[in-house]
Amino acid sequence: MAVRKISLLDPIACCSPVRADVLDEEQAALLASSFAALADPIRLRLLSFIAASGADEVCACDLLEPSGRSQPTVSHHMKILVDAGLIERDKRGLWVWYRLVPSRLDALRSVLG
Amino acid sequence: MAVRKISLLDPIACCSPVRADVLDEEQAALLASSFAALADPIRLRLLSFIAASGADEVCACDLLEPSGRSQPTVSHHMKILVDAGLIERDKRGLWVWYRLVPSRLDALRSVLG
DNA sequence: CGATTAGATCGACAGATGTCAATGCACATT
DNA sequence: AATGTGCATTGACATCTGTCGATCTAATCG
Repeated sequence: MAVRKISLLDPIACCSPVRADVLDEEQAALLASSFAALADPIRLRLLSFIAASGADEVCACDLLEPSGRSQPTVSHHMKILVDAGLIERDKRGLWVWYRLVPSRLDALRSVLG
Repeated sequence: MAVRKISLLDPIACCSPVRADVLDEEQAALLASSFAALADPIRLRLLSFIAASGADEVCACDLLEPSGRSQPTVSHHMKILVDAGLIERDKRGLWVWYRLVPSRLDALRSVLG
């Protein structure tokens, strides 16, 4: 079994709610990069598309048409979401499957509270 | 009494939770610009500084030193936060006072849920 | 009025970001 | 092995963003 990987961007390991304490520079940088992943309409739509699909996983091939962007562009955005820890990537055969990481959205949400 | 002003950026008038439905392009653009306001470490620190101050309002003059940025830069960031509806601006005499708009943080947070 | 002060705006610049065509790579199928 | 397919990477480009010095504006004070 793989070692649990703690991302540098993990808000769980980062910050108390924004409204409670003054963030230090490191905390602020980590949080800012997380929010930056959400600061693009295409990425928000990709995220919500996966969430609303009903399925646990969504194939990368099914993200092209609804996003209205080229394949390299979608791949680029998905990488940003994966790097932010908001979604997980799983390659099986020729296809790549993505699934949400609900705990990360929860963590970000709690930072806002 | 003033008419209730619905900002174009108001998530309340915008979006159901990201995880529930696929966002249309307009909703995604509005939300993305809101998150973009949070996607900068200086702005997050300014926000949390005001929140953690204990006071209802904070003078702009007190934001310079803790932010470690120049006066034009801080002014620039505060404008972005105000435009995003996260902060309100009130000029009285020579000074400008800022206060949080808690409902906006709540609204953004609910979008993440 | 003139001088002073707090904050906004302007202008310029470097660096980041979104985009796509072209290409590369890993896997599957024949 | 050769071919085909799905996705990532590269390279190039235009645009956006953060930054600060210089300047402008509005309010205050002599």
